[in-house]
Amino acid sequence: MKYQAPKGVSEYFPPRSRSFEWVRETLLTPIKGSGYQLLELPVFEETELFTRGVGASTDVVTKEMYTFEDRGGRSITLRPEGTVGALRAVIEHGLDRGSLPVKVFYSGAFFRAERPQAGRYRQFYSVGVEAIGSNDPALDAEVISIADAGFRALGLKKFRLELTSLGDSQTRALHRVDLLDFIAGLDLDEVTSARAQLNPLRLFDDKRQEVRELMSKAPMLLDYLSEESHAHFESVQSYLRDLDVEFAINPRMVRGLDYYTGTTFEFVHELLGAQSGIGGGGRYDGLMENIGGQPLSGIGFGLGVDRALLAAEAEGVVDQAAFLNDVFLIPLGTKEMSVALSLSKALRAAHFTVDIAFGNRALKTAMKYADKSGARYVVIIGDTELASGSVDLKQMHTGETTSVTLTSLVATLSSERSTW
RNA sequence: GUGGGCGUAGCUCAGCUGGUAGAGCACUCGGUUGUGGUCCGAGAUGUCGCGGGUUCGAGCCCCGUCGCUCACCCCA
Repeated sequence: MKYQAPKGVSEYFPPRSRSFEWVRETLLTPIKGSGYQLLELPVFEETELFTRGVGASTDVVTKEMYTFEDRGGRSITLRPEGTVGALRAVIEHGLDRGSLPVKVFYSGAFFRAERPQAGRYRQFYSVGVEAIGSNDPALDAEVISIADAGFRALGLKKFRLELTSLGDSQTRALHRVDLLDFIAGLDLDEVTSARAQLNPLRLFDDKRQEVRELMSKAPMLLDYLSEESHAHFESVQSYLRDLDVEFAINPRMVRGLDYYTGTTFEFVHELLGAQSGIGGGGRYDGLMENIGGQPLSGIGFGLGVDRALLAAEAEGVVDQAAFLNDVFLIPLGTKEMSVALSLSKALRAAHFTVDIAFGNRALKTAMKYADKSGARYVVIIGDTELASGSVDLKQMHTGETTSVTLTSLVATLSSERSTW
């Protein structure tokens, strides 16, 4: 084989592409039902937007971006996440000059040059929302509940929602002083302490048991929350209870993007292995201003479509029944094919999913094909039927065959449909 | 980026201590003229990831390379 897909990309092809499509649409449904409107954006932006927005010290920016120079000598980067580009578009087109909050959603491919792994791809798919221009804690709760509703609509059960607050800038500044102080007193290896210098919060996320024990006595950010931040966070939790969204406070949660402030959350699936985060997000207070917009607060999330699919498969909840074909047409000759084609057009106009047996194959083979396509009904069009202006309609699961006139076929199937 | 495992027909894999490839599923055709899901028969399919090396001889050994995979790291 000469050509292969680039390393580490996720590709979806039949039959699994149907499942992928189902996952993406299902995650999108509660979003569309909550007043969010589509943002269809470029997959590349000028590099500086990401280094400023995501944060120059993050792993995403320092070692995971696909950056290249275009023909005009501009530095371009394939989007590694969705929020920054979304905000750029909101600012550029003045969407935040109208009524607030601005509520937008996106769906598409994102790129990170990481070593591939289960659930981690160089090109991956996310759907997400951004709600900009309101710091109402009820909005936090609504955003979180939309993500939760998406996962539940898939039928997922083995996941948990982890929640914390990163507070405001004073909160983090005060905490950082004490945390660095604490870390200075620890006996850490070189790599780890270097990581701590860059972002001391990272150490809370270390998977090694010995580091976890060392960090168990570290000062927690939640204990430093300002009065305002604390009240906001309490309020978010209270609203989540009103919405019946279960959550667990995880004060050690760390996110890899610098812009998060205040409410921060992550959905973690239990069956996924190392890459277990199926979605996450949070508030970003300074981000709009940082990339040249008004000083508006905002909150959003990104949900991993690839990982949600993996999770749905792991839980065995992928909806196969939704993939059935309604009608399969089998013409037994070229004249019959003409009839089949016009019949297919009429049936599709009546919103039936219709497939046709092409290639003039044996009836037996065509029947097998129809069976595998999951067709509910097969319509056999042969010369004997056409002579009488009718076709054979076979209901696959009962095996029952009836003769139906060509003119009444659409009506017959339409009335049958109510019994499906 | 670091480390481990793996790479044989479309898929899942078998190939014993090196002697030039197999199974199941899937696919195609058929089991008397136009009917599926079962059964039976027949058939097609591979530069054994790629490139070097060792050897009389390599799918099996060595090196490199590409890819997959798992973990670290990071995150969707």
